[in-house]
Amino acid sequence: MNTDRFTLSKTYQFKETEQRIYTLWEKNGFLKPANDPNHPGHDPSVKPYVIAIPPPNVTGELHLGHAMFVAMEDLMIRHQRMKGVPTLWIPGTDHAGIATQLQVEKLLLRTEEVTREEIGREKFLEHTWAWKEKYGGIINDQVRRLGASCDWSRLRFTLDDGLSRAVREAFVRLYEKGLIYRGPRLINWSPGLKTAVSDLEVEYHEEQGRLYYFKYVIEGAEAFIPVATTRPETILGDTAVAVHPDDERFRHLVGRQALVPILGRKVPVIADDAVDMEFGTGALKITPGHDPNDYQIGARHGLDTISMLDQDARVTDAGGPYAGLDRFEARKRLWEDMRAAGLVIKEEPYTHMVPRSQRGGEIIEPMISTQWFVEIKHLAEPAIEAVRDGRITIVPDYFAKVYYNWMENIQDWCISRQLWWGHRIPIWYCPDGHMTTGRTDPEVCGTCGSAELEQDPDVLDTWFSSGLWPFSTLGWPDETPDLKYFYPTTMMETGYDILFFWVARMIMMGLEFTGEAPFETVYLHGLIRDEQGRKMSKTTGNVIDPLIVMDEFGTDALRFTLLVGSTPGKDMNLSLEKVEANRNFANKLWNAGRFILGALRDVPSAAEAPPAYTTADAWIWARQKELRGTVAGLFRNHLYGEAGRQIYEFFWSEFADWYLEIAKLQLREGGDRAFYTADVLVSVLDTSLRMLHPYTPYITEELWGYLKQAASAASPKIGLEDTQNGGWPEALIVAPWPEPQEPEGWEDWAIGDFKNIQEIVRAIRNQRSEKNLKPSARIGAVIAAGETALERMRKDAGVICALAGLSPENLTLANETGSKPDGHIALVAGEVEIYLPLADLANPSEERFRLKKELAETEAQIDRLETLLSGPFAEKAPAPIVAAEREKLAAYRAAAAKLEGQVGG
RNA sequence: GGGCGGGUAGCUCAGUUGGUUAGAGCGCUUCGCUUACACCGAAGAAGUCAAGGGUUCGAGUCCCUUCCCGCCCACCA
Repeated sequence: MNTDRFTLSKTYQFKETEQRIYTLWEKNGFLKPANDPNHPGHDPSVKPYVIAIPPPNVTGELHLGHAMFVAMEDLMIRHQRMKGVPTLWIPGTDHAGIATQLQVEKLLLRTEEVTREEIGREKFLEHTWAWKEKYGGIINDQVRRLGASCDWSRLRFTLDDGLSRAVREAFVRLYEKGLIYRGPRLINWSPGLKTAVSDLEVEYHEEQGRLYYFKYVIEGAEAFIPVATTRPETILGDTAVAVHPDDERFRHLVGRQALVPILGRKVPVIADDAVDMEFGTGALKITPGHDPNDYQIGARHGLDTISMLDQDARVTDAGGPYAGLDRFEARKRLWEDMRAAGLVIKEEPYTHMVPRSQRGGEIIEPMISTQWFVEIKHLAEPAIEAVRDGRITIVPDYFAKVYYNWMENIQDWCISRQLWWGHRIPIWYCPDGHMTTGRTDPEVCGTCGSAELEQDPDVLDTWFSSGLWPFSTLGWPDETPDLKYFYPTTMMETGYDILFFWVARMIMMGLEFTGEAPFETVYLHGLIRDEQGRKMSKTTGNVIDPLIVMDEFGTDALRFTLLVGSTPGKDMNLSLEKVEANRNFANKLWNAGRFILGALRDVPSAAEAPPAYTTADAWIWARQKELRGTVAGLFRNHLYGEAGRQIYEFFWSEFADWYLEIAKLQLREGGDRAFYTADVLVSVLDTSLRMLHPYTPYITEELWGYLKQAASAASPKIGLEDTQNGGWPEALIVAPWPEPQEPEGWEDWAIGDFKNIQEIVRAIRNQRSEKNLKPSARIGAVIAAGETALERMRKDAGVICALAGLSPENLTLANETGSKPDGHIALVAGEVEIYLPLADLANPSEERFRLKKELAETEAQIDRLETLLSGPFAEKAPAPIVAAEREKLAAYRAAAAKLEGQVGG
């Protein structure tokens, strides 16, 4: 766009920049790990930093959750890369069994008007692979657009051959250890999806339902037991009526037979502690085939189990006259019939928790079904231990409690799904029902030798393969160079909403199969909500599309907003106003850079005298050093948001607002002054860009590229740091990170002196504003102070004049304090008195009042500090803290003395 | 029922191991097109840090109680 390396466009053009910059990174191989174990010269002793990406689903929709983890992980990776650590960020996608299959089914129905059953498994899978090719590619491009510096040469997909082999190996090992079993159990059945789902895939929603009260008539007696239920249709599957053993009302009926309404089937009246005498009628109908609680009671009492619903949630033959009816229809009809038969007592509105499928949304039916399970306790115990003993750290730490809480109460994991899209269960059955497994497909039955084998039609839960992700992506079960060098990974960064689904399972499986914790740190970010804190959802219509945000404000603005607006583990409310504010920051960055580049054009190519820095130079340099230390500390504690805020503040309100303004003066002076000013400008901008790069990679890389060109052209000596480090690096993405620097002793006074200047400037500006003086009006001033303060000020008089709008020729520096010239107003800034010729614009009594008020405030501070310092504080608090307070007191006293003089005189 | 998090300026939030006048963005008021930036600059108003108690020389920060809000887990019909 611009051929002149000193001139930039007026605003940052992110659209034009982003793709070009990404290509630059990728083409130059910056995204690949330095110290690759597959390359010659590899040094295995250097510890790498590795993140396995949370693989997005191939369903093809980028959302803010993706933007969040990409931004956060990219920040971590870029930071480490700049620190010189070999980094690997493995990208990939997840086949997402149910979600993808549903999408493809929908597509087929819409485009070809066929169901998957109609075209058959093989054909359906072809369609699904085609879908994956299309949408998996799209999502990867979007991840790129977010700036993700992943190593795309290591792109993985959960259904790849390699990863499928890992899944096979994992299954077989668990099977051989007896940790995987098959059997009929009560599971969560999704009638819409026609598959079993795990406990985690069931969501409970509070919903308005009804509580139905009815009579369980006792056989051969007038008596009945009143029973309440929320699901009357399950009466058809009842095999007992239960009461509490201590319940006087029903004790005499225990052991009798009750008659199932309408069906007339005889079921026993039993006594069980699980019954709550206070709730409902105090009696419970028992349906072991369709209720988890009843299932256990049934098991205790050896009750029959009746399956009264089939896979479509229609009533089975066990339901007699209701057979074939849908579950809700059956409920209605049965209840009507019971009412007609006089068995209904009443019904009332009742709010309860309804289990719904996380995917399909329809009501889940607990059902008896033959499925595959992982015996999870054996895996859970070591996984709990790994967090407890610190092999894995969870950030923020309170999520460790959540983790323990879940892991300690974990139930066996149902891993089979009645789907087609996924890893097929590697079990083969012979006609006699023997099961054979193996790392390769078996030819004959392992038990009877029969060659007539049929593979289990089901596939594994998607999370089974996701659980292997940190090592399956590196080549496991083979001992590949990648696995050896990059495993265990370093950081697992993801949303807290999949702590159980994914993180816990990776820990369990990692420990089980590799003997090592799959990562050192788990960093959990919060969820992104809308500006009012509501969950984003299509039905609410409050979804913010990251692609649109990036189009409007740029990737960097979005990333910075997500990174700086968030605190580990806490949800954040995103609003476009915030993104806009950060777009403005990007523009600030751009324009500061633009100014500095422009300045470099006219700078003499080398200084003649040794460095002589101004107060402002020393100050910004000292602050820059402080910032390095602060940021390092924050990064160590994973407080990336706060670190970003600090850099933002430094850049905008210190470097841009103050130093740049002063630099204009210093540049105007020309000669060595201009050279050293340019040098500071370049160095501080360089440092700032490096520190911002993990947050806003595009604009910083782009600007830094210009800076490098211009600084190199202006003089090889400009840019202090890299003069020492052997010149400018190839690109910002691989430039060394600004590490903390040792203090050299001058920093404190540099910062102190400049604060004084700021104080004086602010005091004058304040009065100018109060008196409605035009900003362009230059006025004179008398500044009076003690000799030492005055000495310092002589150096910086020019700066004060320029920033406070004083005309230098009418500035008087006096060591005679307390004597206000005629026609002037007085103000006090610390130890300094300032007189401005603004009496004409001021009301004398208001002036007096202002000074009196200031004096009163200062005296209040003096009182406060005197009390503090005369109390136990002086002895008990650490010496440096006390000393600091004493200094403050001295300063207040000095100021008060000046003010008294003014008020009196 | 169990567990977890939060309540800080009009709004949205930050506040790192307790250090002594509490910060930002947006919004608001008043000025200003000063040759990097109006996606800007300067000045300003605005908070009893939910309430009460405690520990401490010192608490927004640690402990207890209470009141609100949110989330997670759990088979109360």
